[in-house]
Amino acid sequence: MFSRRWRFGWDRYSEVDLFTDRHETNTESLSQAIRAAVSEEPDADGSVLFGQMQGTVVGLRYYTGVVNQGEMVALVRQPQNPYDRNAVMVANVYGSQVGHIKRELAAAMAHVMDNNLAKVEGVVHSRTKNQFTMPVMLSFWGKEENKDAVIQGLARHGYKLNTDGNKGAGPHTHTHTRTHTLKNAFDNLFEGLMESKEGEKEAAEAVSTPLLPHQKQALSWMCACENKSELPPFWEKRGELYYNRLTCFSAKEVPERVRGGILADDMGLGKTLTTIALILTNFHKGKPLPVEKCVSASEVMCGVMCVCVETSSLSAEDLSARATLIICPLSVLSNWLDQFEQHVRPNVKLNLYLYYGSERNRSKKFLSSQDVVLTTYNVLSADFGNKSPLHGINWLRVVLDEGHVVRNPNTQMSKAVLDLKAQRRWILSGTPIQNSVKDLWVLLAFLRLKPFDVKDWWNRVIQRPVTQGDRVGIQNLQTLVKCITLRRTKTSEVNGRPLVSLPEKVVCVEQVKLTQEEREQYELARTEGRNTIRRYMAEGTVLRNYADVLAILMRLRQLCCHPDLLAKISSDLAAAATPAELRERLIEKLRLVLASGSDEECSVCLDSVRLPVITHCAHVYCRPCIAQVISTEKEMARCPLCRSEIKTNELVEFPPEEMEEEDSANSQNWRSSSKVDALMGNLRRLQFEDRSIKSLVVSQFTRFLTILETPLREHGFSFVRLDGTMSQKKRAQVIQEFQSSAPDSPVIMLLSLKAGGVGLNLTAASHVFLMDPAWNPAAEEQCIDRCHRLGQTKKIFYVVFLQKQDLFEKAFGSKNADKKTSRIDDIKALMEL
DNA sequence: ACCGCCGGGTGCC
DNA sequence: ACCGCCGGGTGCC
Repeated sequence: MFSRRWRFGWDRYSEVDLFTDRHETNTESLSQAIRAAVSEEPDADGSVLFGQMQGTVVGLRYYTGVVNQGEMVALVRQPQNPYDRNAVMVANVYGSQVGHIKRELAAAMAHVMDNNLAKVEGVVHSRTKNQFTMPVMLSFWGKEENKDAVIQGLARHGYKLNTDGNKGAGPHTHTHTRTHTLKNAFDNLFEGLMESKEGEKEAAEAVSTPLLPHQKQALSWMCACENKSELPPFWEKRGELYYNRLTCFSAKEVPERVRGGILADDMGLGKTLTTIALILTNFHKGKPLPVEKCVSASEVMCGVMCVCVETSSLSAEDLSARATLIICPLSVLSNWLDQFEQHVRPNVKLNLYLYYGSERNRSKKFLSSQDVVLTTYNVLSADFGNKSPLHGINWLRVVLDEGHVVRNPNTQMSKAVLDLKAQRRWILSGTPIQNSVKDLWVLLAFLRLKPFDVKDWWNRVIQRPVTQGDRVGIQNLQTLVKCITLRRTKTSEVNGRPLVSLPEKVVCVEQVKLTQEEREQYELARTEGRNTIRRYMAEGTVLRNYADVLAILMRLRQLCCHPDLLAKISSDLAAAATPAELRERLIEKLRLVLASGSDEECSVCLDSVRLPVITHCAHVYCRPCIAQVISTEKEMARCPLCRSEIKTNELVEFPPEEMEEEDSANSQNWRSSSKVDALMGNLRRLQFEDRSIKSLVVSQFTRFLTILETPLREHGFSFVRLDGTMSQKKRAQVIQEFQSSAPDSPVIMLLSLKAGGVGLNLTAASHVFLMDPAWNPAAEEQCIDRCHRLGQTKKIFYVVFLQKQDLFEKAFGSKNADKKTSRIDDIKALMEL
């Protein structure tokens, strides 16, 4: 996403980092890339235009739906139609039926549509000449391999597709831009959205922290978004009608305004504070939230008085909603609590309820009477479909914190989020687009940005044009995003002044030299791995053996950290003689992938694997995710990564007793490594300079953190540890300890790279030691940002330990435009094949 | 629908 | 006329 390699001056980034090239292509993981290459989703992006033809819509007089000149229409199969099982219904953008496709043509189209050979889209170009029928331009889109079948299928019914040119494709005649132009436009999608014409707004009295100028701007913008009756993007008034210029749809009623948007400020700019200010400042009719106040302590007894209760004559439905629901990742739950505590005046009685834990109060009456209800995505999706009280409440406002965590529309989490009822909707996210323009859909759907909350319209009007490099499509996307987003970065300037002044950040790459012994061990492992991968290459089975390849590369990375990180080397799956042995090996492999503490990603939900299971083809998924895939695909279920057949009863998980192994890294036969020595050298030097300096020590391998505990203890450092296995309560406790400025407070935090997720506030630290490079540059940035953020007063030192491996440097010298094949090429290059 | 199609009325010019 | 032609009734799927 960012050209951060230049920003940090890391051209010499050279550890055994097969994933380095990700820094060039968005933050995409290897598994995602392979998934994309292996299984094209039946989505808009892979589609090509087969051709177009003129069709007829009949029966207009029976329906109320109207269509304008140039308006897009939806074509919907109606297999249950009592008059014709081939019926194809025609509807306008808002879903009102317009008519039917005439019978003979419907018969031809039904064949194509029912067999999923093509998606058919309609545009009505010429104005209706009569009140009974009208022509419609039909475009057939699908996978290349289905093109002939579609053309022939239509021909059998006497219809001919016009396959030359795109004439008459409507407002989206494709003007292809070069790929890199598209990429730039895409990268800049969220840049330059900081101009705020709204001015500044002071927070309500109940907010105790004075807002910085950019926060007042954000507050002003957010209030305006909630209160204004401005038309949503692409709508204009034409006479008596409201007209959408993208879909050419028009309506008599004012289109529903999106009351909310995306606050996409960089992390550290105070999105949480601004949101708290919004909640307290903008209740109904732009008035502050009517909160009760305690009389200040200096006055008599602490009585409770009611400040302002509105009972005006306004329509009741609008005013009935009171509560704001905030949904966040578990990792930032305590941060929200802290921030409410910190930024709301102590004498203000804000009803905040933490909807979390098994004892949570599920009463709708109780919840809707709160000012704020705070919960996590997991709780929300756990409740969803299970008489969820959260889904039965009409919220005044719903806020999705770190909103980018919902990006795959197929997940329960997304469905749960989209099903919430609210008058106002907000998304907070420092990185709204994680991988591709696809990620935006869930967010727009959540905001109810019509008509794009319907996936087909989104695909048709935005996603496909953008994916295909259509300039108009990109412009439309930019306009769309601009209308609903406010984004400032830490480097943004307003009126020539920086938005916030953060202390300087110094990045330092320390190259660690391996000892002779380490180097030999490394070379051995690499030769071995190379042979294995070479065999897969020769067999053409690299993708099928993906888990193995990943494991090989993982081992190399682990060797650079510490030899004891290596899990036992597993042997060939094919060599397994009995089912029991196969199972044993699969468990071993699963352990290898997960036990290192590195976060493996599930290719179905694109999130960290939860309840991991491994398939017989050795790919790891969340059990619920892969179970869903299998149940959807029935008999035909195939592994999303390699397309091998998979069955529910063949999924292997850790046997229960395995769950808590892991205290093997005991201090009895502890040994050091070059990297450990390098770290300890740094820490001891710091301690000598200034005993109050606090440091974060970050690794993606939790076992490495465990190894590091021994020398830290030996040298008398007081430290805490934060990793993914800890309960929320424990995390909050550890963070509080670390942030404390008490003289005996811990000076070091061992932090697992992904454990904290985002949003952690660790400003007590001024030094960050990254023990191994993250595969995801965003994760690395977040890691620095945990301390380089608002509230940091000290200069930040960021040290990355790398092993010098010249051999591998050249593998990543070239930027490969075609990322799908480049992974394989990279593996090849990496292994010198 | 200022169409097509159906079916009844009708029938040299 | 077992036709053609006329003109009224009618009309999505």
